[in-house]
Amino acid sequence: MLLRPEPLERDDAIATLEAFIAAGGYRPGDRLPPERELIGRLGVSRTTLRKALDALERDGAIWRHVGKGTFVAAHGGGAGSGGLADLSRQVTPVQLMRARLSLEPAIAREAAINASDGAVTRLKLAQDRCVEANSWDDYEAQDDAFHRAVAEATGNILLLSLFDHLNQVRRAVAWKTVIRRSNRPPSDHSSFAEHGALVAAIEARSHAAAHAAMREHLKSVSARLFGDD
Amino acid sequence: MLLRPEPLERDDAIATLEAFIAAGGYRPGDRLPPERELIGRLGVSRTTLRKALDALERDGAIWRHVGKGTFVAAHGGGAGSGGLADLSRQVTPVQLMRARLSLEPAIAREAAINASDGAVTRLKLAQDRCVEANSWDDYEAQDDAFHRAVAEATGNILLLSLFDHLNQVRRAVAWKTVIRRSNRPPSDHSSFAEHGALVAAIEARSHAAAHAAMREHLKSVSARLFGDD
DNA sequence: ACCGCGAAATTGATCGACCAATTTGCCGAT
DNA sequence: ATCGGCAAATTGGTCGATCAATTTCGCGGT
Repeated sequence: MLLRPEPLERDDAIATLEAFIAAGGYRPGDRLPPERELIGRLGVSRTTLRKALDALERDGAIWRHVGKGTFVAAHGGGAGSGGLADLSRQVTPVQLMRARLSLEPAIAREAAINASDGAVTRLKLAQDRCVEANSWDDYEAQDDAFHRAVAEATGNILLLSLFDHLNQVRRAVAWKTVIRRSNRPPSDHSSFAEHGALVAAIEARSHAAAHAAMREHLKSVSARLFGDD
Repeated sequence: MLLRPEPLERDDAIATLEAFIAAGGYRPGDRLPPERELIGRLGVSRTTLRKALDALERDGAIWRHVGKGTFVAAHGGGAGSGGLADLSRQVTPVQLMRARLSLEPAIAREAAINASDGAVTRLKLAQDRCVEANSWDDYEAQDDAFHRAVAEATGNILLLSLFDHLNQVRRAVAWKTVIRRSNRPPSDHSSFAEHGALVAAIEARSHAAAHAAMREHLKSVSARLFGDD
């Protein structure tokens, strides 16, 4: 009589595949055996193998291309890469601000180069809503929207995606240290003028000015958070 | 903020299913028809339908359980999540290069400021491996590792995470248009000198030079990909 | 009325097969 | 020697089928 072999669980197949890569001494960039050969070596069907490969590709541990094969990604078997929760625990406020200072001025420059008229209009709208905010919480939400509008104005969804990645970490990092003496931003809040300078630079399509304006704005924010520097 | 996937044939099933839910007037908490009934109504196989259901479940749009059925989740749209797969379909090579030019020079500057001695050593090692590559595939993997080593040298895991995010999209997008006249990079390949200049700038802790070196390197890569610009 | 059990319903997982899309490399013609 | 084209290799996607795991529900007995 024919006994069906115990089918490997899907997670088991992923673990088996990872073990195979590790035990096989595959280094980053190396090519894995074809799928139809792996199914023989690992003892699973192609459907199961491909599910495991899909999972590993989502994690960035491997990459594939039709006609070429399956390859081990540059950075290794990769325990938990990209976990957003991990990041927010490990990133310090200083690191976060340095990352913002690295990315956002460059985004502002791209916005100045590529912004459509409609994007500039939306930018002004977001700026107005910042001024009209009637509580610190509301102001933070509107300020968030303003910065995202700048990223949207680049017309580059990859840059927008990078900004969102950064922004999600920013929201998750605990701030605690902000001292607010009034219950809403004063009308001479320096950010208002800085936002205005940034919008003006983008509208004038002056990429250097936009870069500088965003940099100054973030340095101002940094100074408020950490004290003078 | 809805990233809609290009209606490639497989995502067609997802779109069809979403349309069915919307058109059927299903409200949050309602139960969808069984899979074997849906395949008849939507005209797809159960494998394809289940792939679509998997995607919707990952997005949080539906909820399933063995023996009970499939239900519409509480918060309908399932906004956001910014899937990586969607990105690689929508980002053009030009957008990708502009994003690299926005982020990577800033990373190089941070690396020059913050790199430890050990990081510089690892950087030189990665550079050597680029020169020693004996095939274009190997060179690409080593070049990938070199650029990541620069991001690691910043000592800022948030910047590293941003780089990885960008890099994963790069691997999925950049697979065309490259013409190679030899089977391995020639020894006077311009990237070698550019990598050297970058490493020297970082080792000298010269942030302006590192920024410029990375920018020049990427512009050189861009020129090779797209022709002179 | 209550309880228990088993059949039916339903999703979960896997399998093998087929065809499509893409890359690679060989082989023949010029 | 060079170029073109075609066949092989390889991953991508879909299909129908089978079995497993879980829940629901009706039906019969007490």
